[in-house]
Amino acid sequence: MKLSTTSQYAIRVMIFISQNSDIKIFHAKEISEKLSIPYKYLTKIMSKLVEANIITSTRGREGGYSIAKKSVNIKMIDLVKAVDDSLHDTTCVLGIGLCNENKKCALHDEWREPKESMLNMFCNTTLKDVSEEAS
Amino acid sequence: MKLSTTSQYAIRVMIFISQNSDIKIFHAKEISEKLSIPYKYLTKIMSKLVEANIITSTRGREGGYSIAKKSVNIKMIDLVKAVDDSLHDTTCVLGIGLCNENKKCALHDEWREPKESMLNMFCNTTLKDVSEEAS
DNA sequence: TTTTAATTCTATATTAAAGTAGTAATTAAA
DNA sequence: TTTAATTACTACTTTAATATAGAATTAAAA
Repeated sequence: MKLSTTSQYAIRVMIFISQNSDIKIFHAKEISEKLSIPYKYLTKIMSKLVEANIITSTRGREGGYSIAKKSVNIKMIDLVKAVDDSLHDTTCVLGIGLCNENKKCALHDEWREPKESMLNMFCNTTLKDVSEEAS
Repeated sequence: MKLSTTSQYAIRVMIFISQNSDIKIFHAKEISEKLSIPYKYLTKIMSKLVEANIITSTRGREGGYSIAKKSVNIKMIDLVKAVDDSLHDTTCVLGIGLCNENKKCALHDEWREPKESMLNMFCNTTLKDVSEEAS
């Protein structure tokens, strides 16, 4: 019961970028080393974030990645959706295709609250929220 | 963000058995067909439920599986723990090894409520609860 | 006692996610 | 204009979960 590694990486990368707003451009190598994410795996994820207009990239020498919009306008759910949408199949906890209010799986009612709590968290939490917290 | 297929199967099997209390012994073939779970995969899961004392098995002709205790005494969490404990790594949503109250990951506080809601559901819901519900 | 129907054990195959490798394209500095 | 530093693209490899196969074991019925 966890986010995909890909989603976890995407979130960690964006928090890192957001927390270092003094840096204007980030290189894949740098992010990879700082966050211990395999370089080639990271660049694949970055491309997805670029495609989703969360990150802008500059190619060539002196190029790199930078954040495309204010962190207050980036929700956690956006990050997950951009890379693999691993939250999408949280719909039915028993993985039953046809499970909805009319035709409920056995755990449907019990699962409602945890599911909503989880989805609400991802929908209502912004990158700014989590980047500002102390540790 | 979902339970493993193995856990989903285990839960569905136990609900099926619990909801058909008129049947005293279940055969792998029968369960497999009724729930569309691959036969050989199912028998592996059944063995784990047997090992966890949730199911008792009788070998040989006229053998089969039956429930080992009252459904009110079987919690959802027991089923998941018996087969692969895929709930265990719900601990840190960002998959960071060292994440706890003292050394929090960036999403730690936001994740607390969804996580607890989910764990509470699995810990407080019994097989009886979910087997009695209509659909 | 043999046969049959069941679970159990061990090994193998398939699939999807995670991770790696190499080359192409781009761009600024030298 | 060449070189160096960067991202982008395409293909491959590895790993873990899922799924399958076959033989061994068990025990009741015939």
